Amino acid sequence: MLSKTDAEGVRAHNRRVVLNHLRRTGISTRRAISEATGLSMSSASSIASALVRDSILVEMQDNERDFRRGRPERRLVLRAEAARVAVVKIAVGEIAVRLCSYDGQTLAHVRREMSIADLDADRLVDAILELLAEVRAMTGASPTEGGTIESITVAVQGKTDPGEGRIVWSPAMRLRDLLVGPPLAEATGALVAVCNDCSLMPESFRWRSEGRLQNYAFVFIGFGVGMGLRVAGRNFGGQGVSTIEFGHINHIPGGAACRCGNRGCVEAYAGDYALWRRARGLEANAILARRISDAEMRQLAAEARSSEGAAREAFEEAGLAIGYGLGRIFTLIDPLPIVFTGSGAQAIDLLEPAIRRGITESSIAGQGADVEFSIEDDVDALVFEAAANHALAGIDERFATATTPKAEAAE
Amino acid sequence: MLSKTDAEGVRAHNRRVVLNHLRRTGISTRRAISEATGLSMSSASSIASALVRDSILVEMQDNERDFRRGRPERRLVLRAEAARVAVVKIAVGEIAVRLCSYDGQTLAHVRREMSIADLDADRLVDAILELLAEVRAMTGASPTEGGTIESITVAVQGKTDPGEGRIVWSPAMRLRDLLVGPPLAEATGALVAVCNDCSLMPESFRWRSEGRLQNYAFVFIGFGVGMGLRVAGRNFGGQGVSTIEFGHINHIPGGAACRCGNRGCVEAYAGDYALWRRARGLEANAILARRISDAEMRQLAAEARSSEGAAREAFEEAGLAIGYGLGRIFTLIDPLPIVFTGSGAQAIDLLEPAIRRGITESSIAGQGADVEFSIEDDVDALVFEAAANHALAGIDERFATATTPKAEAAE
DNA sequence: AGACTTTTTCCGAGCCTCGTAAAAAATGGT
DNA sequence: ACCATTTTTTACGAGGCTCGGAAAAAGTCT
Repeated sequence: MLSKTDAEGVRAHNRRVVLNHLRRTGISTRRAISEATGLSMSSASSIASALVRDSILVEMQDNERDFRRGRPERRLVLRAEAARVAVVKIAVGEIAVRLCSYDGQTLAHVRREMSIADLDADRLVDAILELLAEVRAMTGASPTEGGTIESITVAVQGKTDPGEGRIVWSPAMRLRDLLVGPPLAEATGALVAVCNDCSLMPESFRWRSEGRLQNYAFVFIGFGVGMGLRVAGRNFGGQGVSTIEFGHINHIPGGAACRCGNRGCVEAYAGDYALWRRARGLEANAILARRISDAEMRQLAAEARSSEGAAREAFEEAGLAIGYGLGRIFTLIDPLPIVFTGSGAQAIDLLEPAIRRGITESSIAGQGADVEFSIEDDVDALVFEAAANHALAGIDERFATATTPKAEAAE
Repeated sequence: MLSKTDAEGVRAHNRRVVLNHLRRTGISTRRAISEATGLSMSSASSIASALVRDSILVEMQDNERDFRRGRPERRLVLRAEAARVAVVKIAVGEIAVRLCSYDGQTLAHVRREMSIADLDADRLVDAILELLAEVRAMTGASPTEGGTIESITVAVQGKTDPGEGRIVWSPAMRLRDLLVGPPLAEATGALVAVCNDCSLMPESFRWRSEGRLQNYAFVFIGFGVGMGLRVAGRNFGGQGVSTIEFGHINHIPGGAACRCGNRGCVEAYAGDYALWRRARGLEANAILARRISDAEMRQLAAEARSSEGAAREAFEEAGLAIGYGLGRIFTLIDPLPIVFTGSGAQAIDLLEPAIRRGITESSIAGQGADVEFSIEDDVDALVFEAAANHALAGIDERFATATTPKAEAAE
């Protein structure tokens, strides 16, 4: 059911537009805002000034400006101190926390290797709170006051329920259905989102692309196989749709055993443990308990590159599984460019031919077999940036809608 | 990139909201509009009166009203004559056209069996124009003037490009890439949409559900296997994403031959020709040229119900293919209730156990195996209603945005 | 016929955007 | 030093939209 709007809604929307523009450009001026957004000079100026008055933007003290003729422009930027957001990244055997200012700068970062496998929801929340306190202290804020965090995005391996703020299942924890969102929100007063790490990835491009790249997918190949999808300019998954589990799309009915308990998932061919299993001649229904190290994976790739044999076949089967998975998706959604990341992306040279062959064999008329592939090396950086963007977008939305009434503004 | 809005945008949006409400309720009043939309009495009344003035709504002459106390309400309805929309349905060996009034009533309907397999784009457009003229004549409009059609939605079996107005591929036509949208738009002056029939199906619920059913899927089982998906209250496919081809999602790599040229598609197990092929013991890579009649399918189902054997196995394999297809989708999108339609839906009793088993085996933790199934018997009625709703929504949008400036309205 | 009830219209206030005019703040030239 | 020029920003009035409350309209009930 559609709902009505009014003048207040117009203001809120146009504030959103202005904030969005500033996220993209970093530094702007009232005139530039007007030109970029299509708002009239008066409106752009009025909104910008209101945002400055609300301490969301600041006018830079221009020490170094270009000495052009005419009244110099007042350059505007997002005010770093306007809000603080945090990213919490939960993976097997570690929790990492990053604190960012409103303008997106990293203020502090802590990574702690710890055994979190047996934690229940309360303990996990306690551990996160401890790291949050630590990271806050690093910025000089006293433990009790100053520098409150207004938005937290938790990026976690595994399946989450973003609506409820719940970790449904994660390889990092033994227990299931851990409700972490609400308690975290209560303890900190922040608005909290609990998301799968891979499905966040497209957020890393949120303000980067110039609107060109409306559709693209991230594919993570590593311990598991994950995906983040952006279709028609909006993230696929989040509210309404929970995590997309690319790694657990069935590839071959009754096929190789997967960690998830099913048989024949993409991950059961393309996950690092699956590659190892296949290359070392282990049984296809053996589940490896231990993690394969990056060094071991590099070793495997080297073997496959140097000579024919099980290792090379393993990469070929993995590529085929990924290709079929992509082909199946391209049959639902139009083909889109793909960014590969994770340890498996280092072996893209071994995978690519099979991936493209898989797409050819599984999509109508082989369309999508020629989509653009690219590589993002640093998964961690990607997830942190993506999650930070997500958290910042939440604050932007709050700032856009919280319009200061004129009466109060007058004083 | 977000774009600005202004007062005009507010008006347009609120007109949209009012029209949407009238679509849902059929008959309403100014007061009821205010209550349902949240608009103030003044605004609701102002918008309603403007819509009446613009000849989009009419006040009913109340011959039979309930004799309550107080000033009687003026009941408002969509004005049937405000616009006319047409639906063109293209299937193997036939074209059907339906003309509807702005309030959604069917004015005329023509179905013509004809050999369209060898038509090129121009001939196809000519054939459509002829039928449109015929259907218009049936309503008493002269061939040249009166009763112009303002929106046409073409529902076609096969793959379309809704953005370009192109039929990419259809089982009804031998040629590919038929550009029909633009020439049809030029000849009629209408806004034209070219859509896959199955992907339109969710539009049939557009104004029906009370917002409850945000997510659901239609699965068509017949000559081919198709799907229409509604996720988070919006149709999946349309702009940005073209047709979703559920029938051609790969089920088994290297499996049975499909009409599309690939191997192992869902349709190659669940399409009527595939069922026939399997039940009659034909080779799995044989492609049947002829169509299987509904009577033959009923016969096949009867065989499967009465005794074990190839027919029963065929339905079981078909169900499994559909179930795996659904399970694969449920791994991307949360499980959602499913409406089955098409001749295959008549045999849902034979398919259902295998479908649910397929979902169990292919989705994580078997989730979605318990989604609600329902049946829609009359596929044709479904597609016509859906396409008409689609066309009407286009008119609504035009009426919402084409605000009459106050100055002109004054006269 | 007058009281009562319910729906609809009318009118002024408050926002918001827009276009234009005025103000502000610099540089350049004489 | 001073004034013209240039460019950015603010100020102001007009117009559109929604809102709330008052007034009008159009019936029924007694």
